[in-house]
Amino acid sequence: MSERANIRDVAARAGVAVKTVSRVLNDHPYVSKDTKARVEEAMRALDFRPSVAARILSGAKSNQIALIYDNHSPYYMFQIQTGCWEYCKQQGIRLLAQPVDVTDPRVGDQVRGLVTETHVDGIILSSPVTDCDPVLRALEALDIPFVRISPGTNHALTSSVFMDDAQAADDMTTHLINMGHRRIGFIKGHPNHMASDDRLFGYRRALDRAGLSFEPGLICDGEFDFDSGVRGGNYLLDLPDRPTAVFASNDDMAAGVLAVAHDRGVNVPGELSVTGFDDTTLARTVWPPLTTIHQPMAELARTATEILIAGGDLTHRRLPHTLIERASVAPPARNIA
Amino acid sequence: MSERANIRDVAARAGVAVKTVSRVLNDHPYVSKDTKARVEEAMRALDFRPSVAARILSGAKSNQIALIYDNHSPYYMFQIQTGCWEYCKQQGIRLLAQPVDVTDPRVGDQVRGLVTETHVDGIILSSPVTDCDPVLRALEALDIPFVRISPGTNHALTSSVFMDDAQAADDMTTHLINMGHRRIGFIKGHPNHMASDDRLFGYRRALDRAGLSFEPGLICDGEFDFDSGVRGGNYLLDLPDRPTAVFASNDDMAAGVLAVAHDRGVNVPGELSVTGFDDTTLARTVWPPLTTIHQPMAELARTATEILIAGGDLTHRRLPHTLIERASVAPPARNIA
DNA sequence: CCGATATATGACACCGCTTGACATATCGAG
DNA sequence: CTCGATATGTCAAGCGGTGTCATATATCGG
Repeated sequence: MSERANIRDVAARAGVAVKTVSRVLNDHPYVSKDTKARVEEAMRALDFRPSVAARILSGAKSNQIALIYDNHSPYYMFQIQTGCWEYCKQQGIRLLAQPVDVTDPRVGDQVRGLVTETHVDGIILSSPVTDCDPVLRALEALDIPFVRISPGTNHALTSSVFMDDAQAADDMTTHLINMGHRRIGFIKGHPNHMASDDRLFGYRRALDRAGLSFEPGLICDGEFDFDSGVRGGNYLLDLPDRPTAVFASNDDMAAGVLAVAHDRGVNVPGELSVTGFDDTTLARTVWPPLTTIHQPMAELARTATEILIAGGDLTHRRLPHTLIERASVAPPARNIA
Repeated sequence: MSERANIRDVAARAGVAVKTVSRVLNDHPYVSKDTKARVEEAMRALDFRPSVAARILSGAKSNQIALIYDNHSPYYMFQIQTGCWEYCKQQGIRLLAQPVDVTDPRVGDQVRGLVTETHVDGIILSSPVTDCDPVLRALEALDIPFVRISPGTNHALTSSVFMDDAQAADDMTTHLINMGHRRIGFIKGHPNHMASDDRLFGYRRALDRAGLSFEPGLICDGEFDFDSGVRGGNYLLDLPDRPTAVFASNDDMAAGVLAVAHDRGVNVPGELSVTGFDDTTLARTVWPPLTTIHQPMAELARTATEILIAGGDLTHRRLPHTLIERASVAPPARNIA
């Protein structure tokens, strides 16, 4: 029955010219309320869906944007996708979520391919693609608008939304210090992510301000995943003079530390305080629930989408973080004078 | 400089007809090795990317498929997306991940819109959209091929991939019984998901076979999320004659039970065994790590994609599950004669 | 060596929509 | 009554591919 109706069918049914239907479709001025209504009625009656392909081809906007990511944290990506998604839906824009591999030398090509093949109107970059040079260059060459979520470099060059990772880490460290901790272990994030450095920086700054010396021996590498948390936890708890608190730069790694503590019968927070970062669902799911930094991921994504779709000038928006106190932190057992 | 090259540019550069380039693009027979090489060389030189829009418009396949989902478990969706992704990438197919809301009365329309606008060649449905009537009807009316991942109903009507939820739940229950448990609490899954019923069924079947009576008082409602696990855990641990083991129908809820146990100082697995289902990363992340059923999510997704792209006849594929033993299960403290 | 068949390539219309150049028509303001 | 703003239509071109049909050459059995 219902072969998909095209613009001509609609025009015929509404008794107007094809051009007029096109005008209605594109919100052109100089269309009377009356005809507009008639055309819209016809569209509805025919269940008319303008072919995106045809519109794109004839040079119009595609009403599609892409979210490019390469992040292996399910929680993080879920939040980001959802944030973008909600705003897009509300605006009638289609979202293409595209994973890439930032370590692949051909990423630039892949992105170029994505843009030229699908004709997306704009792009949202999430960390760590935000700082992937080949991608950035490709996008600039293509002259397509894009917004970065939590970029680490060249902050000013393109629109971006972000939170203050350094300040957040500073806040958390200060919180620990205020609780009485003096030896605070720190597990770094994935080296690909610029935020990792910022968090370490915040940790050091808080230490400095409090007059505590920075001990490289209390820092360990991590990759933002559970296993590196386990490694870090083991390393720190094996230390002869072990820390009374561990600040892991994300929740997954904090969970790893928790597992190590449980495994060794080290009570948290009684004998060891543990904190995370991000406030993913994981933070509430583990035991004890994690004191962590709430990173407004969905909000960041939503805001990025808004900026992209608004399409105005260079915009930078910083969203606030929050320190969430839960049960994984307590004053150290015996205060060392 | 580089305005995007089109097929004509390529043709000119290779010294052949446009049609010939098209043939090369689509792997048509009857193109000599020689011309093919020449054309490909030209494409490379010009960095040619065929416009999806144009191909769609001219009636060809779009080389795009959509994954439709409405699942709020980040980990599950991450795995599913990744599974689809990998195969698509390998096949040069673009994947559009599209969330929907199965409770929205207009889902059918949304899906219809998606298909007619993007001209996707096929669709993958993940639970619970697999059993969403409006969507199913819309897809059938559109006469577009689709594959369902873990459908609960009308199994035979469309291609599908799935695991044996009932058997898996049976296995898990039997495992607990073999460990000596006689009173096993069960937390149901989200009522929207057909798998929830299957898992309950498997639990009952194992009980029956072991000659244990089914006690409705040991069953509680759940929604596949942490909070309902907490509710279920509280309910079960408040019981005068409380169970020695709790089988939660997914890992998130099992984590909830664990939290309740920790909170009450109930040792797991010493005083209470807890098991999950799915084997998400969460299962390894909580303490103690969960004994659970490994559901091959990425594999299911990958297989579904394979079937869809192969585009052959009705296919059904069951993938095996595995019972993963970790530390959350032990024999009950004192055996009741 | 011939017509038949397989292989290889080209010409051209067309997919559904937008757009620009014009042509008209109506209408209220000056 | 004329003018500019508003409203609508006609027509042709074009976006970047693909399908159909025609054509040209190579190959092959008899």
